[in-house]
Amino acid sequence: MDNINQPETTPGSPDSTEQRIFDAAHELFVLKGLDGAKMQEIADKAGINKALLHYYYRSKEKLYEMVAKAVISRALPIIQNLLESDDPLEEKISRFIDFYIDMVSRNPFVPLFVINELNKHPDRFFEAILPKELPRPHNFFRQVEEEIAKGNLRPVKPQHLLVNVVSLCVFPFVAKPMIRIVLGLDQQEIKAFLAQRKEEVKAFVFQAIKT
Amino acid sequence: MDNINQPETTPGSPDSTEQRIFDAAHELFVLKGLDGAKMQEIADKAGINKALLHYYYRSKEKLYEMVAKAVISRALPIIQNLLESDDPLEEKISRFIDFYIDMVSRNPFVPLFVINELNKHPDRFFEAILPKELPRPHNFFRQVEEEIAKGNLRPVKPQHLLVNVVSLCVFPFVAKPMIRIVLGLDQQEIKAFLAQRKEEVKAFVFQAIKT
DNA sequence: AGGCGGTTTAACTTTTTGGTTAAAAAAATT
DNA sequence: AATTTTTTTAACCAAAAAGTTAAACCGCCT
Repeated sequence: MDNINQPETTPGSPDSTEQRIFDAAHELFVLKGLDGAKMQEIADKAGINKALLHYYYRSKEKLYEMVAKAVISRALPIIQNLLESDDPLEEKISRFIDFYIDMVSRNPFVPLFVINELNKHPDRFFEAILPKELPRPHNFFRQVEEEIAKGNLRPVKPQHLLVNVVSLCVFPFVAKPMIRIVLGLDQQEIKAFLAQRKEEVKAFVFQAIKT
Repeated sequence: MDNINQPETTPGSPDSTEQRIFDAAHELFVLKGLDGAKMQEIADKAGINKALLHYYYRSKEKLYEMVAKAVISRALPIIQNLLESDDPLEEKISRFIDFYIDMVSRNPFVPLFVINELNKHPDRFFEAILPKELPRPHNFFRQVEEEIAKGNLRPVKPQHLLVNVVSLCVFPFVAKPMIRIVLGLDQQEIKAFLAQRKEEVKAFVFQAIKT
């Protein structure tokens, strides 16, 4: 095992069995959750025997835990950086929206996974999965308040602004099938619709907060 | 059985065994999903023997299907009414936000249930659960376009406006535990925070769409 | 070549879980 | 009161799923 300079959550060399198992588990757990994904299924997808799962990862729980950790610890630092950079506020919000929508449209099941995990097993989540270092939106909040003081921004509670932006970015991708039904869109149309979200969200947010 | 004037999805008299089973199943399925909820668990919560579940509802699938139908058919007509009423647009949006946030804060797990169901078992959902009549936001869209034509509204795509409003209403409740962590709020504070959402969303949306 | 550690497999065991059955208890009907 | 019907239970069954084991395999070292 030569994973000396890799985080424990991304095990083994790039195409090792260990890694293949992890990737298969990652895909299936994110897609179906802990109960929905079956060990046999994971083994099949990884192209190996079921016993190997237990050889490399002691139990289903353990494997799940590592996957969950990897998912979380991949997303958090980027968010942290975006929020705490020293870019001017408007640019920061714009970048944040771009990044978030890019991420969510590439991995539409990840936010759902995190939300489910957090709602349904909060105990495990806090104890085993969340890292000590959490995004601190402190700098972002300060910036918002400064701009308000300068009169460049309508007085909005910075916490609500952050929640609003994230809501507008994430929810439409999570609720994609529902939107398809209600708006009566086909595969192509919903894709086009979601592709417009970056510009739409930016326009909506900037209009909402400008003085 | 005297459920002559009740929908088939709400069976039996108010405190019958049948109803108690249904209520228990409702709670657990909404909370944990099809795979997560176990028949024994449902029986325990209903205070009866496991065999009774199969006596009243043939199988887990059937029971789940009825619960899902009940959840859906409770919410859809109200949304339909809100969207298609002839209230003036601003009032309609305001009512919509009030209702949606009320509903979601009373049943925070319902939207998550619907979203999961729709993402993970779309086939079953379309065939067995969704009613024929779906909310048609047609009237709402027309109103938006009229107001834009009259110059009362910034030109926004009505579909995006609808999605934005729903996102702002639903997402914060679904993502409540995540918000708690990131904003560092305790039980009381997050409750207060979410209670502000109605006014916050209205202010945000109206500012975003006004000319 | 022969042994050694890590890797992989097939076959097995145990636990969980959905579902069944036959009979007892309770309620309704006569 | 007797009987029929509905409700409820305990015990059981079969399938699925997690987890285990012992033996085979494979690359490497000397």
